[in-house]
Amino acid sequence: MPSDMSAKTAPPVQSEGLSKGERTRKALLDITYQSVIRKGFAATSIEELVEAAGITKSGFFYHFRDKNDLARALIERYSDESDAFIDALIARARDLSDDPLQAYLIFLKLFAESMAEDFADMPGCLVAIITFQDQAFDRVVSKMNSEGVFAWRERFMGWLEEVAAVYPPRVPVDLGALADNALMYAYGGAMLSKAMAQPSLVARQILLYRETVRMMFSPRQ
Amino acid sequence: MPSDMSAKTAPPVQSEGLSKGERTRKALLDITYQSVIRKGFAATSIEELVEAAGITKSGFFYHFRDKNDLARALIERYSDESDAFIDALIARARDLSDDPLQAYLIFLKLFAESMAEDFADMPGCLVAIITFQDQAFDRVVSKMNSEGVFAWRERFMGWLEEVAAVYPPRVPVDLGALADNALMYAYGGAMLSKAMAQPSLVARQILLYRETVRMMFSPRQ
DNA sequence: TGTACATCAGTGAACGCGCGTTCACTGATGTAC
DNA sequence: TGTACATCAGTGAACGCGCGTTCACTGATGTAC
Repeated sequence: MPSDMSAKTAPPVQSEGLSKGERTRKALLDITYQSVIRKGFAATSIEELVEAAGITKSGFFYHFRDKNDLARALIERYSDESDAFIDALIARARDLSDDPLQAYLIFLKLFAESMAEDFADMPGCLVAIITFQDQAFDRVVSKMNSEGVFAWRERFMGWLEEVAAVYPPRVPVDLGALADNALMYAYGGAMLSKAMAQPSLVARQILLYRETVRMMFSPRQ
Repeated sequence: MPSDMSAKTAPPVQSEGLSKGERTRKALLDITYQSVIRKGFAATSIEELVEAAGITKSGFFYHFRDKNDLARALIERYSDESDAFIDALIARARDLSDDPLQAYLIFLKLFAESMAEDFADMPGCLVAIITFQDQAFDRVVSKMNSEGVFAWRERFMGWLEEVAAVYPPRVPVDLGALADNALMYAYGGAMLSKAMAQPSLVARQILLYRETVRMMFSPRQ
């Protein structure tokens, strides 16, 4: 078994090869993210961002048209990154097994393993925030957010239908609820692990979901 | 089967019998709650609250010492109400069965049924918010919030230990994770049903949790 | 290789607005004698 | 029953501060000839 099998959390975007402006912009987004998941968007002031980034307020407006433009850029980068991260885990799992159920279980295991560290690195963390503050953002931002949720819901739903076709469940299974459930573990897990200050919590929760899926589809023994 | 068996959502606090000042204070808290779960605490201004309540800004400061005092009062009232609500469901479930597993399953069914309406009425909704904005509140408020989470975790844990004593699980079961899981369904469910604008989603999710618990403890058939 | 110009990545000062908070005051209601 | 006083539930005007935003300007770097 190759040692590169274990997946790591979303890699921090490297700043090598970036121009000065790109580095500053990236730093602003990083700082914004950390502040937003702790205080919320409205409570995050441009003033504190630029102070942390070591530039002046006017410098900020060279990079972003206004505060909502910052939110838009934040969500875009964040959702691109976490999509890529999950995509990689899925590809790896599919690669390790042709069987859709086995691949799904492998994916969940990889996902659980990659969640061991900081709640801030968890995909779904920002989505959770924005969901509860959507009135503080403009329409575009809110829409980007919910569309991301639905897109992932569809992907998991498709996968579960594949599983159900190969392993007809013993008892009637609510596939839609099971797909939503995957999202809930991602979003709810990030929240609970922050609330209880226990990063390891998410991993155990995802393994519980994995057990549920296994029990629902595994042939009677 | 008596018709009063079906539990309803947390009843709106009645304003009958309240003095003028108490009614105003209650109205302020109601309006604040609606705004906080939509925009967040920092984005909720005293100005908009008093406009909706039909008083002036100075009137607000007659009722609350400052904005953090409002937050404290909000959480206190909210957590008292939702504790009472869940307590009632638990009492009813225990009343309907002496068996801890059956009572737990009945409780989950009652809980699922009572969640059909508005995400704003879901217990856990405010907790989710505050968790992700704790830096926007003072220490007292943040602490009240996380203590509530841990208290509920203990209660569910105790109940599940009772269940496990009567029904030794077939396979090793992570009781701690199963207790955390109950919280995740409450908090995560509220979030997901808001994100996807589908209030009915929570009920289906809770029933899925119910199925998981049943499968884990039910004797082999 | 040097000069002219363009673009990049900002600076510094100023703006107006809204926010949370304070303070002196007030009409309505309740209570004591 | 009438008067004196206290408490309740606010009003109205003012405050200072911080916030998001604008605008004219600037030094450093890149590019053309």
